[in-house]
Amino acid sequence: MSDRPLRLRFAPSPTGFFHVGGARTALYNWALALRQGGTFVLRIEDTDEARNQPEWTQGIIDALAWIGINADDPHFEGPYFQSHDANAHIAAAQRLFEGGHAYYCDLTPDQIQERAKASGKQGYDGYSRDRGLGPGPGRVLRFRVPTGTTVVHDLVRGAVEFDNTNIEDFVLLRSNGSPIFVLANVVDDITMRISHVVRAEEHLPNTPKQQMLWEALGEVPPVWAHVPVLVNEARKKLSKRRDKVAVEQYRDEGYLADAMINYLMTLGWAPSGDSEIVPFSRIVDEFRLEDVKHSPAFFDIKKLGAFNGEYIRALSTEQFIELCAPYVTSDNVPWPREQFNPVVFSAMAPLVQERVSRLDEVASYVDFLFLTDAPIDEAAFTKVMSVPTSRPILDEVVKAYETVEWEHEALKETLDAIGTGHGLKLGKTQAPIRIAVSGRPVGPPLIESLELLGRDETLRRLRAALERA
RNA sequence: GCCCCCAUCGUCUAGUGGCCUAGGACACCACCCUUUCAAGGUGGCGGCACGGGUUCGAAUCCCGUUGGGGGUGCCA
Repeated sequence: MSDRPLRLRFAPSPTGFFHVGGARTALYNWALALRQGGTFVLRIEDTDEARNQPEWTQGIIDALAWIGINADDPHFEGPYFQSHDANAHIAAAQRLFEGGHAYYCDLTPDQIQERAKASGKQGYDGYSRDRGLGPGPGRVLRFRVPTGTTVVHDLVRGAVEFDNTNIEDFVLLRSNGSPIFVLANVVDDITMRISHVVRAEEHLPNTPKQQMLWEALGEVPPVWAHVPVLVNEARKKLSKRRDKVAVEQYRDEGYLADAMINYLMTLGWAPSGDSEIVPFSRIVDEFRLEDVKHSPAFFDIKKLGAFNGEYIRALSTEQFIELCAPYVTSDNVPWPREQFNPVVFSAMAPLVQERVSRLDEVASYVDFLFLTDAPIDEAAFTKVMSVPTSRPILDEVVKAYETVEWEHEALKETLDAIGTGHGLKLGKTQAPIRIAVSGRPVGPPLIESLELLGRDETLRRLRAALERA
């Protein structure tokens, strides 16, 4: 095993968004680098598509920064890109050929398939192993897989043994001379003196190939760690098509980075003690790859939401208000921008804070305060108004609120007294008022809302409801 | 087809041969609190896939079965 200084490489491929599974793997790497004083090396895979869309790469960097992995941290190195200039990769292939670890083959894919069909065995059969071919047009360079077994020592799974007879002589250089990904990857890892490769479980079957390449190149392979994948409710690997997997989307919906980080870390691993909600510093202290579970974990958005709600409630009111800014002052907010009143919002904020589990829910709790004609939930309105006491209560409240002192206790007592007159508790009495004023059957506490709305506006809405009913 | 990995409440997990009558968290249910909804409090429901071993003793070790997942390109 490797005794190099700790250098963990993280190599996502840019696909236009940053996958939550990748985020968790990055966090694993990051926690280790932080505790052991190592380096997190970000090396982004370089594909044609990504090359034409530099914003994809930037998206990865931004998403990493959001979950606390900042490019200017001393433990961070990169971003690098898989060397574009393939010279080093080709040179390594050349060495492999000269050392007898690789050979050229002139079979076309069709010919290979025919031979496979004839023999009944899948894949390439090593036809050109001993034909002594040199490089030439139409020829690929293949790795000469040695006989025996390859044992991958995996920090998560222990020793995994592969019988080399099941690994075909794979291609290193295409017939056009360009290097294949595995080769490029290994050469880059060697060049960067990578000590640990922590990645998703799906890469485990390809690991023996990489390990053989390291060894054939005269190098000591890195420490491997294959962590379980994240799955959806159907127990399938999270995919962009079916599942909500973009870290960016969670960020935009108002999940807090700390909540996301914490939740992600509980997938496949758990901090000590009875609470799963722990600061990242604790995670850094406790996280070990050896403790990571072996089986896939379901990414449960409901549980993420519960974590997020806890993190939101743990915020100070000031922090909460600040974090809400993008959700109450942006262009796609449901009220006219000029009608937003930061003072009113601040007053309501603590009440909203303990009710939401995502920041993007905030607007729906306060919109009626900034909307002149708040939309009314028809079904709820009809239902509430069908209660015989609703109309009389509305009538009496309008009358009483015309003159009452506009202050919390007075508003509450007045309302309560009217309700009592109808044999109702405050909880029932407030229903018609609430729907009249906010358009909804549920929402933030009513009296507080009325205070903020003011006498004129409250009365106006109450009268409008009376007319409507 | 071949290869590899995996298997504790619905879900995420604790558990590394006796501390397990299997612990916690999310979800769910009930009750309490209550100005709706939340939040908070209390309690409840619910699990070691199956079959063989090994052992005085197995969720924990071994074998098998079943079930799931992943990998298998001149893709990255």
